[in-house]
Amino acid sequence: MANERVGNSDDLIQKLVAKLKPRDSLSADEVAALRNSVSEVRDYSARKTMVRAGDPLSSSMLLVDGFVARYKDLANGQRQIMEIHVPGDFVDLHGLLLKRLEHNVGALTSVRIALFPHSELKRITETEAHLSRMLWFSTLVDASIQRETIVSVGRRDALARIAHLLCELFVRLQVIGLADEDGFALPLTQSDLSEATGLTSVHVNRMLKTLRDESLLTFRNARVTVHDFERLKRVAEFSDDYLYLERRER
Amino acid sequence: MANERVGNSDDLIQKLVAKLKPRDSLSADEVAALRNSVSEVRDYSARKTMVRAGDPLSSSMLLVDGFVARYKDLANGQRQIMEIHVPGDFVDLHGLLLKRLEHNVGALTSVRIALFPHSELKRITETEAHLSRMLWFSTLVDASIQRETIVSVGRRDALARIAHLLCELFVRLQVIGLADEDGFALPLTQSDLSEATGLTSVHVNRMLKTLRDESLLTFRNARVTVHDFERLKRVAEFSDDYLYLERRER
DNA sequence: CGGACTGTTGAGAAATTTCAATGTTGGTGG
DNA sequence: CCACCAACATTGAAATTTCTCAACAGTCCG
Repeated sequence: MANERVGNSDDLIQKLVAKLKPRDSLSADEVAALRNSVSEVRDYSARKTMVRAGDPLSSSMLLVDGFVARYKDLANGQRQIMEIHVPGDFVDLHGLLLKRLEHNVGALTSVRIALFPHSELKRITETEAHLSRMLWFSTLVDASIQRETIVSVGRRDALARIAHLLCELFVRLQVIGLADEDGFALPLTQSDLSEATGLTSVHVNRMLKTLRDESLLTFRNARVTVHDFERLKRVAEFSDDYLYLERRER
Repeated sequence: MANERVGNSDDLIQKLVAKLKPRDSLSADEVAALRNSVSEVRDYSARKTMVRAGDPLSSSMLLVDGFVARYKDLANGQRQIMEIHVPGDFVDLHGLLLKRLEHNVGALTSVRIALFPHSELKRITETEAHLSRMLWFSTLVDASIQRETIVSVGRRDALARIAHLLCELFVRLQVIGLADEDGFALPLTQSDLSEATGLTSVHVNRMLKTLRDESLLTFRNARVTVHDFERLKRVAEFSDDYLYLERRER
């Protein structure tokens, strides 16, 4: 599964288009402009650092397959994951304007990405006002997801925090067709969840047991099975408003 | 101090320009384009809600004077502040593309804002590629600040969280000339700080006492006096990298 | 002067972490 | 195919941090 040529770029941006289309109209030309901007496809193995904080950046990565995290490491060795990315997400589009990132980006699983050179993206910002706004929009949805994480980590108790994160992933994976009725594949460890929720892995383990005992959801064998989504949403105080999934016209 | 005509718009965007100029070149035309986009100046009194979550938005607000918070309220009455804004910040520029916000925006103090109609801003995104990128950039800095808050709230203990928030405000206020050598005016309550740090106001009070006892800083009479910034930064593990203050060329 | 909000302090309760031990699983080399 | 290893998951008990509840002091404003 080595790197391959940019043959079926069609597939590469399919999940991105699946996310953008329902929210705003996207012309065939715009889809083509995106597709033509991919310079390279790259694979990373699980646990690989993809972008290190501070590195100068000259391209941005669209996640095609796998799970990616943005995270920071603290002096005492603790790690905080700020956002978990799913296929169809740009993982470091922020770097287009920031020129560097203040955080790391790492593969949680083995991962495939499509590379968009900043030169191409910059050309889009100069010539394609609408498409450019859609890219901006996608960074704003990231920001919104991150704000919801502040609420979780700041105010929700451990059980609700985990429930909320899994509700969010459920919905985000549904949008790109990677979830089914009753759950989704989630090849992460409990330690990953603890880093995303600001808890210890021991406590995540206990809370997962509670969720199981309460017949809310089961996380086992890299799969989340949701037993009662309505009740789970209530426990998490989850509403998908902050994902901005509804249509907004150009 | 009622609403006034858009006379000296010069002053209105001065803090914004003070923040943008050191980071990227900004032409006189661009400054003028911004200045001419202001449709109205508006004052809010302390504790007023300025934008309610979900409201359709048709303009964005530049904070001219005072402190503003973005926050969400939870079912149990708790509140989480996601970002505290200082003069020169757009407080809801995200709404330009999102069309609504998923959180509330409220005045922490009495506040003056300049209103930018979305029609004007949209014209900028269509005709002024560079200026448009600078607006995008400013939303990305918001996102970066919010990510740092995730780290604080997720991984730092109470003392470091408060220290970090106050370090950040110190630096952000310095940039716009609202801080002096040894501190800055901060007309917020301990309860505001607790809402921004995910703590209770009782615990914030105790931690402020510790910071005082350790000769790190004093927060009294609506003023933060920093006694030992270097040591404070160490306690907070603060680095201003995430504020993207350095120059990045167009 | 009286409220109302804000700040301060103490004591006990609750949530979460830490430390430590043990179980489970999947992959790898012999 | 099996034994073994490393990573991951699970559980208990004690320690720690933070919260809750409650009382009281200070300050500002009308």
